[in-house]
Amino acid sequence: MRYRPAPFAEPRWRRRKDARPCELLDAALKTFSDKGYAAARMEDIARQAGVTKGTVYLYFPSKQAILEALVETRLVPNLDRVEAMLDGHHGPVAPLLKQILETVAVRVAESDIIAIPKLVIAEAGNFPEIAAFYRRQVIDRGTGLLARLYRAGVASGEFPDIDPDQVAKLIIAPVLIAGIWRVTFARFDAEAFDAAGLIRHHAEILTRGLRALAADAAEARS
Amino acid sequence: MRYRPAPFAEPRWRRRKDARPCELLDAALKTFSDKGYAAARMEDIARQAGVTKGTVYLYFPSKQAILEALVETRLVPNLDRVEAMLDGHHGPVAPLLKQILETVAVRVAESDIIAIPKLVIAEAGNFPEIAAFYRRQVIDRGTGLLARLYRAGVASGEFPDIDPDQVAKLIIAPVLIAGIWRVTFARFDAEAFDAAGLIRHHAEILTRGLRALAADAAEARS
Amino acid sequence: MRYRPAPFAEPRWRRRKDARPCELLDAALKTFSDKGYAAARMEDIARQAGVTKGTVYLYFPSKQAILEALVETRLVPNLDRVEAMLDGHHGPVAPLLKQILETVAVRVAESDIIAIPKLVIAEAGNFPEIAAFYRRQVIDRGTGLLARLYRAGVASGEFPDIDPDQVAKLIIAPVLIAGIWRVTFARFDAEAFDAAGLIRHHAEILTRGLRALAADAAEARS
Amino acid sequence: MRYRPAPFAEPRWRRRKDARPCELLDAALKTFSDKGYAAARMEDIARQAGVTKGTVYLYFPSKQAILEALVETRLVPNLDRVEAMLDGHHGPVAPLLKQILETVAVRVAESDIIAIPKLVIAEAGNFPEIAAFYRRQVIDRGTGLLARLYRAGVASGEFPDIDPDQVAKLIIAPVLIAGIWRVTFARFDAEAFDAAGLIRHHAEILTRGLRALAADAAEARS
DNA sequence: AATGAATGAGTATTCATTCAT
DNA sequence: CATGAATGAATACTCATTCAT
Repeated sequence: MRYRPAPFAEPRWRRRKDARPCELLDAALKTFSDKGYAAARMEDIARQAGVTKGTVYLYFPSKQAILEALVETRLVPNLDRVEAMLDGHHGPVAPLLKQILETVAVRVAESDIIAIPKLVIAEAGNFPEIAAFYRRQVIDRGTGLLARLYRAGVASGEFPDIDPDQVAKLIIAPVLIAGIWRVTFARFDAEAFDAAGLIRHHAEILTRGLRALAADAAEARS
Repeated sequence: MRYRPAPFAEPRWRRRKDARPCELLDAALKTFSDKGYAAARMEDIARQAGVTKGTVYLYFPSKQAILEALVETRLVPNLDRVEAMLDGHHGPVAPLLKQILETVAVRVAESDIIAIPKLVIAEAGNFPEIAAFYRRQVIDRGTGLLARLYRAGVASGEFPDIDPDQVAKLIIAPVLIAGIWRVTFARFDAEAFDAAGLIRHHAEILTRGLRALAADAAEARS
Repeated sequence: MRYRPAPFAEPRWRRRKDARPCELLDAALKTFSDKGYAAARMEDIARQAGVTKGTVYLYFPSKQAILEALVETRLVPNLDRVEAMLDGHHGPVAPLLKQILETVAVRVAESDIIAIPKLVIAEAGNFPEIAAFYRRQVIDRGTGLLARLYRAGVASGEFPDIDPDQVAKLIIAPVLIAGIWRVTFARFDAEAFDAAGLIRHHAEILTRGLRALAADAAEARS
Repeated sequence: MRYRPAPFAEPRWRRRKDARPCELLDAALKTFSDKGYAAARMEDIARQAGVTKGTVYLYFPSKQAILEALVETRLVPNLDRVEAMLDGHHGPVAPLLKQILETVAVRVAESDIIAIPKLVIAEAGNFPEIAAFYRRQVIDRGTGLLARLYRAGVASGEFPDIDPDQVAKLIIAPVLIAGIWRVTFARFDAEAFDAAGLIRHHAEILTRGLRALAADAAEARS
């Protein structure tokens, strides 16, 4: 006899079965992003999604599963898009590299997905499986794509012959830092943080540096 | 896990016997580094230091105070050193920049201090005061030093005229990523991760790119 | 897990379609028998019956009501049968006692109803009303019947003059233990547990002991 | 700053390290006995012992571990005692059997240990390991001892040749039922329940029955 | 100074029950 | 009738912090 909701005019809930998982993931991303993984209570996530605690468990068996689902549904698709860009490309690769960075910059500057790598990094010690999954599905694949791009540039003489996996990390580092900055420290900034501008400068300096090094090397050989 | 702390009024840690606090901080760094802030139990830290839980509280009033002390004692001195390098420098700045990165690279590759920014980043949402403190004492000061260096390069015509604060972030980004990588994902690497090499490549590409852009600009002006 | 129930005011279950309640009770008995009362989820019961959770509530207002209905529908009828046997009996009572034990033995050895007393015993602390109901409807009535039987034996000189209520408990004890054994520990037995055999031995020893004691007493008196 | 107990005159606690586990087990037995395993909250047990929840976990890692410890510390020693009685015995076994039952009767009538088998029986489905442990350490050993006793009686001609394991169960059944009755249904009794008397009658009828059957068999053979 | 027993607030998870469809 | 999405009370267990010794 403990459930006596006041007689509402509106239904207490509506069937949302199909939309729910996605809404919950949005809510979880927002909550994790605000508080970090450990400090995010399931109830916070639920409230953010406009449901109650129990409902979350109808869709995800555990908190960890939510984080896993976030990685899978929010990051992997972005890599699919980058892969498609690579597949369809011909000609000099530096412009493509800039374009990719530009595209990524927009996401990093505006969406919450940057919170996901931040979470995974922070919790890698506690959830080795998630770290391993992220490493495989996101990092290895992402650096693989960038390395492939870079190799094409080396082959065409645009870029110098540096270990592509290391270059891939150098390509992505400022992107991550920009994103982390935005969600972590930008609140203390006097003026709005320009993530996109930062990444554009990065792309400029990087491609120019690579071209210059390639030219140096060509000259040295001749 | 939400322990809202009193604001920074009292000293962040007490010095009793001289060696103890430092040993405890080493232990804490190791423990935080392994498990993250939230998952590191005071008892873990104590055991790592070879004492019992209660003893930790003789030296630090709270878990948060330990993190604060870590920032103060482990990061700030490094900045002092960089500042000294800057103060004593004359002539072209690119070599100094490389030297600084080289120096930092060694620490990042070998010591555990990289865990500190990682912790601060991860916990910024939960401990705004620590984030603010870190922002002020480490980031602002660090980027300030790098910006000062960069401005010298711009003044001498070595570097192009880009916002020095943004360049400072680009200088440091790969360093952070290298460090984070080492303590987070390197365990999954087939071969040993070469943080120092990565940072050396970074220094190379960055300084070459900056020089080239400066030359481009000079040419455009003429 | 504490659902303090309204007292027995309303009917303990409703009859809609005729077959459903019985199927649900079968399913509930099976589920309670496997997991115990507390650990049996309504969903388990529903699934066992091939319906969904909500359906169970169409027939029974609560989990407790299911247990009550089990007691009423599965145990009480057996007592009706025993009563009928007593009503129709003439002559020496020892054979009737054996026959009753034999009849009961078959049920205990084969059906799941033994789970019901087991449940009631286990949950008596939490559901005093069920315990009281069971006590009244099953135990008092059952021991009453056996005591009546025993008194007839005492009157005819077959049995010694012992408190019939105590003898009733002694008659039934091995039956309960056999049943509990079967559903609780028999799974660990190397060879199949012979509940019927145990009860047959019990009947043998008990009736022989009673007869001998009666003879002893008669001899003492003479 | 969350722990500000009012300045007590008395110490908030006293070191009880050695006594605690035993006190906690007493409290747990009482609590389990009142409410059953599932319904007993750790906090109930703690309060019963005069400590708080957390303290219980200093001594037992889980609720299940408490139940295991109860079996080990409260039942096994009783079996040791019975074994000692057997070891030191010579002559006819029927008196020893009566003596053992008498001894056990006292415990069953007065102590709470009967709650332990009741718990194990109720929770066997949920904690197969505990059931298996109990089966091995208590049941198998207990019936083993009784079977050994019975075999001696068969050898000496006191008892008829019935499967000793079955007889062991028949010996013990009324003891268990008496105990279960006392803690489960006796509260509804009009007059005080006489567990010891019940077991004494049981011993009487049982030994008389066995002797009579042995005599019958001897006669049949001759 | 150091210990470690005790505390108790905090949280993930479960599941009986409700009710819109 | 039947479904199953949603609810929210309840509880085992964790761990930062305190403090008698």
